[in-house]
Amino acid sequence: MKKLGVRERIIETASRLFYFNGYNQTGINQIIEEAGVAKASLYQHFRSKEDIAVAYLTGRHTMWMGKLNDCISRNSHEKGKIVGCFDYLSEWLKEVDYRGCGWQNIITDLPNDHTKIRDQAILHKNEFRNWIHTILKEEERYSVNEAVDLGDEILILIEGAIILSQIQKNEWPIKIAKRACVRLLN
Amino acid sequence: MKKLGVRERIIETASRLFYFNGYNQTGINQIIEEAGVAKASLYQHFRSKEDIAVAYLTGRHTMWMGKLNDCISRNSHEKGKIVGCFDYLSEWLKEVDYRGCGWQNIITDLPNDHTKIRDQAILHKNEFRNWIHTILKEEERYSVNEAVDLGDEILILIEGAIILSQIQKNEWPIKIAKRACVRLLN
Amino acid sequence: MKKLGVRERIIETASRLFYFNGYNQTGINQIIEEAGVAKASLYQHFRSKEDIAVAYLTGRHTMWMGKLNDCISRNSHEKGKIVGCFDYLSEWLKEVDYRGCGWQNIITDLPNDHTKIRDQAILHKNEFRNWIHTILKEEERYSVNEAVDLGDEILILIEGAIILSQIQKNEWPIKIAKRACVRLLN
Amino acid sequence: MKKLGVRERIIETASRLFYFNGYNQTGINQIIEEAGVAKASLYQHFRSKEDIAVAYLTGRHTMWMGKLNDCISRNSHEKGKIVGCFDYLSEWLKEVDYRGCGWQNIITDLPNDHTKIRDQAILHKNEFRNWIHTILKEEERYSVNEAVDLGDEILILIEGAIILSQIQKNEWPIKIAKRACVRLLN
DNA sequence: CATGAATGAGGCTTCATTCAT
DNA sequence: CATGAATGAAGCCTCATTCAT
Repeated sequence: MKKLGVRERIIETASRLFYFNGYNQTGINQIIEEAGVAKASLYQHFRSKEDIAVAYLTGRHTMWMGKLNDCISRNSHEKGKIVGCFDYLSEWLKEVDYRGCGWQNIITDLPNDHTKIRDQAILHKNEFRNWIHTILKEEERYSVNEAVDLGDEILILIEGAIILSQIQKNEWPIKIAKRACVRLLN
Repeated sequence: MKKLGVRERIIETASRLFYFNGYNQTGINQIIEEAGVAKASLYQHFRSKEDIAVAYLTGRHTMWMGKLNDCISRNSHEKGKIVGCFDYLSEWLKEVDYRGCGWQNIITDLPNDHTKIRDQAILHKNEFRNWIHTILKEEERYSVNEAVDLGDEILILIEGAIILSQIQKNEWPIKIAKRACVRLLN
Repeated sequence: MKKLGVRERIIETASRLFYFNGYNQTGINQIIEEAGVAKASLYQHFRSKEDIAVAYLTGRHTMWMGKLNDCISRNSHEKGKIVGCFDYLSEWLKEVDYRGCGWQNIITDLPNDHTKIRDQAILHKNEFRNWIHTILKEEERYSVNEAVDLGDEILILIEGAIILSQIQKNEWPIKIAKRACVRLLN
Repeated sequence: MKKLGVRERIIETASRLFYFNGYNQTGINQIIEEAGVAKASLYQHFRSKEDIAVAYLTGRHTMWMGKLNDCISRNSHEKGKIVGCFDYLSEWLKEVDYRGCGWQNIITDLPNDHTKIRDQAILHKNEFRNWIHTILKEEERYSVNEAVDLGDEILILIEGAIILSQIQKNEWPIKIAKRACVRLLN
């Protein structure tokens, strides 16, 4: 029951290394060694390193959105559930070795031809954006247009809080962003 | 008139390549070839690739802050000069091949031991933050505390607008951030 | 029949170059070129240049001790078989381009962190020392203590004869050492 | 009174580095940095790195022979002054970071065309050999022929003791060589 | 489905030396 | 007599990928 399949072990290992050590900092050899698979087995399952990154990012999307949903369900705020996003960021930051947003990190220093990864980042951000819009639309107090406008502003606050807390290695940008969010929701 | 020194050619070439192609994507060989210098000449002036990046980032800091100052001097806004930051981002984005924030890009996928580069990123963001605070303090309408609080919120909007417009390859996050900024300034 | 494996070709080539040209004088590029293998193939089989040297030294140990045993089996001397060691040195010296003791040569100008090579040299000398002791113990005329005492003295004569004949490029130190050995055996 | 000339600083620094770190392990840049001289100044005084090594070896010869003479003057032994050589080796070994014989060390891993250094090693060993012969000839108990024969045997014991104590990082080979020497002197 | 050997291209860095000032 | 910039060659090592088995 314990033994994962080859593909799963590769994705799990690569995901950990890509996120915590960086995409360029992680070599194929390290992945196969830590995953305990043969090199050609890896290329049996994935055409290239980029394809592994795509699997990493799609898995991370599911995980990240799930945890986010969990978190905003647990927390409530008079200005609306969306404010809970920032509580999630704070929780996440307290994880050992916070390294910011996996999508931001991977696209900022990438070979030009790695278009699949770029597409994944755009996709993730679009889905996250839509998710925010949906949360706000569910609130009774906003019209559809207001939900979109507010949501986009909040998205930017979240992105900025993530990257800045990563650089500064400090929670303050998240707290500030939460405060700004609350003010914008007035 | 034309011939720059070796050091200048190295920095100029490396800066272009680091920003537009990425730090990890740029090799020493490419730098020396495009700069037209010998490999050992490069290492006469710089101890390591990381040191070249530090020179790139300090130069970029001066350039970026200078352009930003220019821009907010030219633009005026009823809510205060600081709003002009977003006009600068828009101008900047229209440059050929906009690649976002040089400091965000370089630290998100970096070997762990490149601490000098990390320090440069932190330094830049701190100086930029202080610059924002100073601009706001110069306005008569805000107390010192208000200037700091507002400034931090605006900083986060700027960071978020930069990374998101880079990912989406679109100006909309900048426009949204500007609107949010104006609302926060009320 | 002819085609050796990559690993064998590397060891064979490196052994020749390390012994006849020197460890520091032999580059990885020269090894791969003369062995006809790709650079990455070399590093598939050996983690580092030092590891190649370890393979060279262990192979040389087997070869050297084997030839030595052969030689003392063929030669006899009234003072004991051990005297044949010096006949072996003389034979060896007449080989084209005698370069002395591979272990002496490699450890005398070595980066400080190449501890594996140092260990190989110590190991070889200890095994050679024990071999000498054993030869002497097999003679009926010496007690165990006498065998050890005599053996250590002979070991020093051998080491001195090797290094001095290498420097002087002349056989005389070997002949002198043989004479001294015979006198000590009285 | 304190400030040495450039040439002296270079020789002093290079001698320390060549002996304790090794010839191949010591770069020109390290020498000029630790000696505090400009690179072109070094090449003003020495045509090449090899020439610096020649100066190192000639200086070391004077120093080494001087210390040896001192030592055997202080020590006396019933079998003759020459036995004091081994006491000198023991003293020398107890110096911090004993690294064996400078001439042995430098010739064992040297580019083939460094003939000047090779010549220095041969010269040193010949002068040392003659010195030993002279010491023995001064004793009344040996004929000239006996002095040469004995001296050559002792030379070999000394060389062997030096290299073996260096490899083993232990004094025992010196003590054994001394004992063998005494026995040969009977 | 799994394996590990083999690879070409390129990674960053250092070498001893010469040159113009 | 001193300086530091400049250099071509070479140093050791790692990359993502493919191949034959």
